Parts: sequence; structure tokens; C-alpha cells
Amino acid sequence: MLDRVSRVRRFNRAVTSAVGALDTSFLGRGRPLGAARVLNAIGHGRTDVGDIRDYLGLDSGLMSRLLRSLEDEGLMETTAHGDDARRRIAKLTAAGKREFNAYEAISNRQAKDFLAHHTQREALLAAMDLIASALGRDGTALHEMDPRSDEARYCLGEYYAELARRFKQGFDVKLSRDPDAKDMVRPRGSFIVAMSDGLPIGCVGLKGSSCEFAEIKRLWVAPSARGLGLGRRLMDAAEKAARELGIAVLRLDTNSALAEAGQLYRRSGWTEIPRFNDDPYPDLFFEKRL
Amino acid sequence: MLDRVSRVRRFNRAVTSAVGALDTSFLGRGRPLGAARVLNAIGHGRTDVGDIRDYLGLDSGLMSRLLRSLEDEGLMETTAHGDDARRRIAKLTAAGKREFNAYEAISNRQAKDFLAHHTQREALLAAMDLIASALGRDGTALHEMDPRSDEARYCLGEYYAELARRFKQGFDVKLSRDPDAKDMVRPRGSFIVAMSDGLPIGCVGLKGSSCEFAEIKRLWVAPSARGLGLGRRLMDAAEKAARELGIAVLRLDTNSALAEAGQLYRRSGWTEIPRFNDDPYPDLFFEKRL
DNA sequence: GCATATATCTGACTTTAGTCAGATATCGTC
DNA sequence: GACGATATCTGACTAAAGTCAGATATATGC
Repeated sequence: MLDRVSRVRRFNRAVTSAVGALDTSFLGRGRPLGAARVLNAIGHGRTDVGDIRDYLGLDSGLMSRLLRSLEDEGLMETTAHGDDARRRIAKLTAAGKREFNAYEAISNRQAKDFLAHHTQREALLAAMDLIASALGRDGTALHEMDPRSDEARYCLGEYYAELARRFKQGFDVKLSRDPDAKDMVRPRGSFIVAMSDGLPIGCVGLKGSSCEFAEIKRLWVAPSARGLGLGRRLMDAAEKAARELGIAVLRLDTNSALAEAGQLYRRSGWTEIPRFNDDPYPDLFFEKRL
Repeated sequence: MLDRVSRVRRFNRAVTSAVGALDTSFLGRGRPLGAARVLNAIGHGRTDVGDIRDYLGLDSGLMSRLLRSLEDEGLMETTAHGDDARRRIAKLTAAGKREFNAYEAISNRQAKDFLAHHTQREALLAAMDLIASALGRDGTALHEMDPRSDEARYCLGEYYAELARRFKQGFDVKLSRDPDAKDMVRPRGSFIVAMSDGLPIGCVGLKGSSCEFAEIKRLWVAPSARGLGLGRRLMDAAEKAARELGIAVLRLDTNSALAEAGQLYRRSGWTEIPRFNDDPYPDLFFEKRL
């Protein structure tokens, strides 16, 4: 009925008016939106004044005045940065924290009300994740993390669940060659998580070993973040880490049921090689010389 | 990893910054956003000044000044309303139409660029439809339409396609008792389409007949609009139309594969009755006395 | 015809956001 | 310690949005 462009524009219209309502709800506490945004940025852990300025895209003059108005209200204080006295650190006072919590409560209530009005909650949330990841693509950052961190374990859990869904015979980690966490931490290897505004949406592991090659393991991209080129970015980051660690040969194993993965490897300079391990799950093996 | 409320808020953040970018793109034509919004509202067919004011949520003084500024630019003219000379009708001049088209081109280009940057297009569009329908629920309007209109035929096509997917034996309209369009037009019956900002997202038919009962047919709600209570609204509208037409007994047939539909009927006062026709597809039959 | 309601317009005003030039203090480096 | 770079602040300004009290013209009901 509607062509694609019209559908995107219908979405834009729906969301524009919703965002307008969201903004005006923040006006209920008798403070202009600019000041409220600064207060919230500080409350969410941004303390460096320059960082807040960049994040909110404010002019330095305007920023300074907004900080002054929050200080006059007794909601925050600034102190000099320990290492560099030119930089200022913003910190909420007790009153500021109360006020920040009030804004948080408004946001949480709105989100809750929105969900409460719909019975199709999981579908709606999945759609929201998908769009948030697509819109936030430029903001997706890759972080080297410990594979035992909460973020990494969340990714691995999702990864195993997906393998279990996609392999005809299911998937049981215990039967697979599960890499030791230490092999995926520097200086032996690395583990990289893609974070999109607080949500982990992808990961990859670089497993160092005592033999002549290292392995790429656990490449996963959240369903809500596919089609954004994130798999390629993760692989590039893993290769970069491998080069930094002086690794010359990379190998990986995968399964032909994961067609996108195979395509990605072939398109980015990997060549198929014969089986090099006895893991029961993979049926495709690749190598890349750096 | 993130709880539901946090996921909704992540979506809100992603979308807020995207909408900001969308707004600033409209500034490129040297006109403040307010004036551009009014120009676009007129271009999209809103001619009544009061209507535009309500739609954009503007103060009457501000609205008046924005109209004046567009008039000074030679982009529009106002005339008195035929029936009520207090009301004013806004109309774009040739120059105004050109300017409106330029804004349309900006919006279309942005939508196209957005799609071009993603390979997962259908998933993304489905997510956008879902969210636009959810956000636009209050704006969803039910319209009585001819079952042969484009909107109705689109809905029926989607409905048949869904039956074909959900019935084990598939679905072929020709084998089913396809109601005559004339039986679903006043004064015999009615056909109602739910429109959400230009997109048909649901329908229901009321089929009058010469026997002692009328039938509810073709109740359909787009997958992107489920969980919003739209099925209930459509059924209520169909019952209202039936009462207006002096119909006392309603019947319908359905299939137990369509569990949501059966639930809806049971919860809204319908009682199961024995088979009353020889259509091969249904296996559940209901009646409701008005 | 007259009072009252309604739709729009005008003028005077405020608030918010944003811009820009320059002041002030501090940092890093030679 | 001088010098240029950097981070923040201050003052002076503008543009845009929004508010509010009337003015004007027209409609509606008695």
C-alpha cells in the first residue's frame, strides 16, 4: 500500500510527535529544557564539563550559563579537575540528586505506561531495539573487555542460544571446545564487545594459543543489529588486536548453517582450509595470514 | 541485559537525536522551523487555519504571524471560508507548491538514504510500521469504505495471504464463500477500514443478507498493529453499523487456527453455535444478538 | 436588532536558545 | 619565565518561539 519511503516517513511523523510529548513532559518541573538536559547528563555520570558540552552539542557560553543556573538553584557544584585546573568537574548536590531522580521517575513512568498499553510487548521491544541500533550505528563503540564481564557473558549467552536454535542437532557448550577466558585476555588474546548506548549488541573473541596460530571465536551480532556492517567491524578489530599481539596466522571454525558468517569470512580475505580440530559442531574451517 | 523500561528509554534516546537531525535539515531553506511546518501542513492538504493550528499545537497569535510571513514570501494566500467568513482557508501559490516540493524532496531523500544504509530493509521497515502504529494508536481512525477501494483491497489481500500462511491446508479465496461487495455496502451492510496516518492497518466487513441474520466477515488486523485493541474497536464499529441498519442477529465463522480471533469473540459477548454454512475453511461458528 | 460566542488578527511582551568576541586562568613546552 | 594552546567564563547581542490582552469581523440564538 505504502512504498518504502512513505513507510519511513510515516515512522518519522509518529516518532516526531511522540518525542515532542516526551520533551514537554520535562518542562513540568519549572526548568527550561536546556538546563534539564544538563542536569540529566550530570546525573547519568558525565562529570567533565567539556564532555557534557560535546554530548549535548552546546556552545561553551550557553553551557556555562546553564551550569550557573543549576548552581544558583543549589543543584550542583563545580570543582577543578585534579590533573588540569582549567577543566571543571560538575557534581550534583543532594538536592540535585533528588531533582535528577524526579526526572528519572518521569522517564521511567512514561516508558512503563507505554509498555502497559500494549500486549505485544516482546515484539514491540524487539522492534525498538532494532531501530535504536540502526539509528545509533555511528554511536556503536567497540570495547575490549574481560570475557567474564557481565556484558561479555550476556553476549555469549545470546550466542549459545542462537546456535541452539539454528543447529539442527542443537548446541551444548560443554560439548564444544569452550575457550579458557584467560586465552581471550591480553597478552594472550582479546575479547571485544560492541556497545550501543548501554546495550551490548555484538562480540568477538581472539583466542591465543601455544601453537603457531590464534583463533577467532564467538563472533556474534544481535539480531537487532544485523545489516549494519557490525560483523565486519568486529572482525577488523579482532585482526587489529591480533597484529598488536604479534600474531601472524588466524584460524576459525564455523558451521555452514550460519550462512552470513561464511559469506563475511570469504569476502574479507579468509580462505577455506581442511578441518584443524575435533570440535563436533563446526563443518567449515578458515585461515587468514596477517 | 537491559530491562524493558531501559530498552524503551534507549529507543527514546536514539530517536530523540535522530529527530533533532531531521528538524535541522528543514532549516536549510532559510526559513524558521515554525514557518516550514505550517507550509508543510498546508501542502499536505490541511487548508483550514484552525485545523492547522490544532494540528501543530500553535497559539492563534503565533499561527497568524507565521501565515503572514508565508504570505509575504508569496508562498500562500488566504481566502474566507464559503460557509463561515470568520474562518480562513489557506492555499499554496505556484511558488508555494514549488517550495513545498523542495521540502518533500528533502524528506524523501533522507528516508531513502536511511534505507540505503541498511541491508536488513524489510525487517527495519516492519519494525518501523509496528512502532508507528503503536505510537499512533490514538490517531487511528475507522472509516467506512467501499470494499472495492484500494485501501480495502489492500487489507483483503493481506488477510488472504495470512490465512494461506496459517491454515495447514492453505487458503484459496475462490473455494471460500466470498461475499459480494454489494452486500458489504449500505444499505445492506458495511465495510470498515482502520487507517493509521495513511496506512490501512485493519478491516472488518458486515455482510447483510436476505435471511434473518447478517454476518461479520474479513476481520483483519495488520501484524504491526496487534496488541493495540484494534480488533475490538473494529468489531464494536461493525456492531454499531449493524444496529444502525436494524440488524438484530449477527453470525460469523472462523477457524480454530486463528486463536486470537476466537478469544476476542468469546470475550465480547459472542456464543458458539453449530455450523451454519458449508464453507470448507471455518470450523468454529458464533452468534451474537444485538 | 441585540447580546453573546467564535475565528482570526495585531501589538506588546517574555523566555529560551543560540552566537560571538574577548577576558581569565591554567597547561605544556621551550 | 615566556609563549602559544586550551578550558571556561562573561557580556552583548540576535532569532525564534511562545504568551496574553484586546481589536475586528462574522455567526448564532433570542
